[in-house]
Amino acid sequence: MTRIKKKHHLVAAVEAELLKQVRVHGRISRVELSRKLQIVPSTAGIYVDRLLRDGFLAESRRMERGAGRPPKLLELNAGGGRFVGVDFEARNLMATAVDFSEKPLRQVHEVIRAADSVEQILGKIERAIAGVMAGDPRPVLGIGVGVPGLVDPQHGVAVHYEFIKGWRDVPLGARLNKIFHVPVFLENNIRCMTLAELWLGAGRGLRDFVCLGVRSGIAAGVMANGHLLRGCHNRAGEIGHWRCPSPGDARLEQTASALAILAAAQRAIGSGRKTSLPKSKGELTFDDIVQAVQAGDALARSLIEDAARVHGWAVGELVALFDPQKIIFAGPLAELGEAFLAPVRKAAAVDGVEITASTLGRYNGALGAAALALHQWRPQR
Amino acid sequence: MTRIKKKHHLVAAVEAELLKQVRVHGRISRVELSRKLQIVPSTAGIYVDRLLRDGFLAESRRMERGAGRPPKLLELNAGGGRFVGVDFEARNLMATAVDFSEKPLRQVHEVIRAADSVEQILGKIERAIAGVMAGDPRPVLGIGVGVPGLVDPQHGVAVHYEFIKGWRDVPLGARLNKIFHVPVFLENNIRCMTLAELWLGAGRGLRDFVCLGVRSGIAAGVMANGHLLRGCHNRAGEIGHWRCPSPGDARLEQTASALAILAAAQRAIGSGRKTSLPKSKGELTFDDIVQAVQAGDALARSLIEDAARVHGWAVGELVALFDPQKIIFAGPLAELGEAFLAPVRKAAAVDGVEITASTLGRYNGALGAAALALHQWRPQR
DNA sequence: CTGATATATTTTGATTTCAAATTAAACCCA
DNA sequence: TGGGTTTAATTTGAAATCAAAATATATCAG
Repeated sequence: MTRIKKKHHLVAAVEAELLKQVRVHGRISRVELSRKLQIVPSTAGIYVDRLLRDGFLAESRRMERGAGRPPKLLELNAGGGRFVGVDFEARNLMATAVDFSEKPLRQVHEVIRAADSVEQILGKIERAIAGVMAGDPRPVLGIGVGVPGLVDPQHGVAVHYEFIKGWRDVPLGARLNKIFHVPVFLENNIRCMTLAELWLGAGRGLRDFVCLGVRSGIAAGVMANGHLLRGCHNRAGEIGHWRCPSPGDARLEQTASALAILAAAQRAIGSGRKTSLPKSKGELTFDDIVQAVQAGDALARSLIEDAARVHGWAVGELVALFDPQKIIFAGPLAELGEAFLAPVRKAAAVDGVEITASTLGRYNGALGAAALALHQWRPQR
Repeated sequence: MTRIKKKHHLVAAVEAELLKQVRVHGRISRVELSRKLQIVPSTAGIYVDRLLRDGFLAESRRMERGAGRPPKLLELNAGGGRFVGVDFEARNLMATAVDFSEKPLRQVHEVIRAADSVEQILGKIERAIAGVMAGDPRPVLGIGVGVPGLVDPQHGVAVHYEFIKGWRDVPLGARLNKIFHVPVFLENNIRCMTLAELWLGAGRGLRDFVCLGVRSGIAAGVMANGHLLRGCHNRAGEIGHWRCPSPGDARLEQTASALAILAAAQRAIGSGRKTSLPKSKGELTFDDIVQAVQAGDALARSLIEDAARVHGWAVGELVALFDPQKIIFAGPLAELGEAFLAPVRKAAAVDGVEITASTLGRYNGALGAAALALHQWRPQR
């Protein structure tokens, strides 16, 4: 490893933090920045002047109100760079891009089939990134990828994922870097979703919350005291293997994931239960269930309530262990809103904790991955 | 809040960290210290010179080996200060003291009865501290207290504990400070036990481990990425309320705590099962059970194995969630060693995680509390 | 209009920390 | 014995940051 010169390194970190505060707070004065960064105003002034000179910040028109000398407000002038984010799991692949103020720019969706080979999936990743990049002149400064299963972010390797055959030690970081020639950051996808909530979703400003990602599988992303938990092998949050109480001690994932609900729906349809759900076998998607619930279908509602009870149990256990401020559900179940959350709250029976759904939609993970790349970026000169 | 001057504050923090490294590593050179603290050797030299001049460090005789100029090794010369630690819960109160190198100095034990009033318990705490302090001329520089239930370490208040009647908003920190005139630090007792493991027990050098405290209740202390989890209301780790799978969905604490095992033993004795356990009702203690297990008593063994199965389940869930390097059991159950750990390991069915028992004994929590006070201490001048 | 007050920013000099060069104190080997 | 090597510690000058004082630019009260 090359020796990092500490002072330069620290200066770059302070610059990045300063730009982050400008991004989060919009227009902001030097004094306000000095307070946020816990540095003295004169030092903040030195940093701002340098970032101003090098074109990363701009002075906006002053807004005058109240007593005292009006501040010279600062805003981002990041020269139109973009960051691309990808997120995929067993069934779907989503890609998006954000600009320097974390505004989403474009969205691309690809379907992954169970029969796809590793090489085909890599092709879809690359096609999605190219699709997001096309037709926008602003340079791409980084790519973030939310990877399912076990990931090694340090070495940019996707280690293992049980739902894709042959997915083992895929050098995804190196491969994408070779194609697109920008820094590539890998992270487990539930952690990308958690970061999306932290930076632009329901977790903004919170130091303790849990993001429960319910899609093909179930996993938890935990922010504890302002830090994202990874565990000693990057394996933290794998609660899909938790044993549920009561019927048969099944795994949480086998009982209450989107795939499990789909399977239960197909079994119920097969056994002839009355429902508005389409009966053509094998083509049922989770969107059908969402629509049926919203249309008031009794079977769909009862399936969701069964799953919600199980999730309520999991929420209760997580709250007891972490004492978070908030639990945020992400994934297709979250789109059901109160129809899902109300029975979860009832089963969890915890108070002092807000239980909500993500408002970021299905591009949640991709947004988090893009924002991750943005947050890793440092001003270059 | 008084304005803290940042530079002085940082200098004090570096001094404390430097002294900590000397404590952990014994004799150590300036260069080695500069590496551990990630500072440049010249800066380390400045700090060492100041601490040497003010009498907190001393130069030891040089140990010569290998090539190069031999280092001038440094050691602690902390003037014989001591730190007192107390730890109590529903039944027992333990107190101890440590010197600057964290060596335990003396131990005091008091029994708490269910009928004790809050005032009586406070009296026992004060008597235990006085007992530890007596007959040693070295000054006490701080007191740490491991408090059961909900604690507010910031304000030194013991907020609530369900197993002591009337235990609510007890201003323990202020009270002890008034009596003993030294800084007092409060912390939840499972977290004290976890810190004891981190600093002087089975968790030394680890960044991710869980300490499972099984006594009157059950709670988990979690070190994640080198940080101790507290949660947003200091309530993290309360897994005593987790619902166990299988029989009746009982709470973990009601199934597998030391008190629960005692109750189960009494029920079994009452129903006439053959055992070497004493039959006089009400006087059974957990030590009796430990001895019976070691003597090969079948009932005692089966009770422990039942509890171990439940703990194994909890370990499995914790490992899935945190991905730790180690699980450390603390409390009287841990004293059983392999008789307890083997069935736990079998039920947990996890690999890549070490499951061990604390080697610090029953003064674990008191040691952690004392070490906490030591770690909070800063050189005064 | 004028001075008092308030808040933001900049200037000035001291302190801390770094980076790099230098010196110190041992061993090794001819 | 005496230079070469190695590692530790110190010296030196520069960069980063702080603390406090000075300056800038507004509002407000009379």
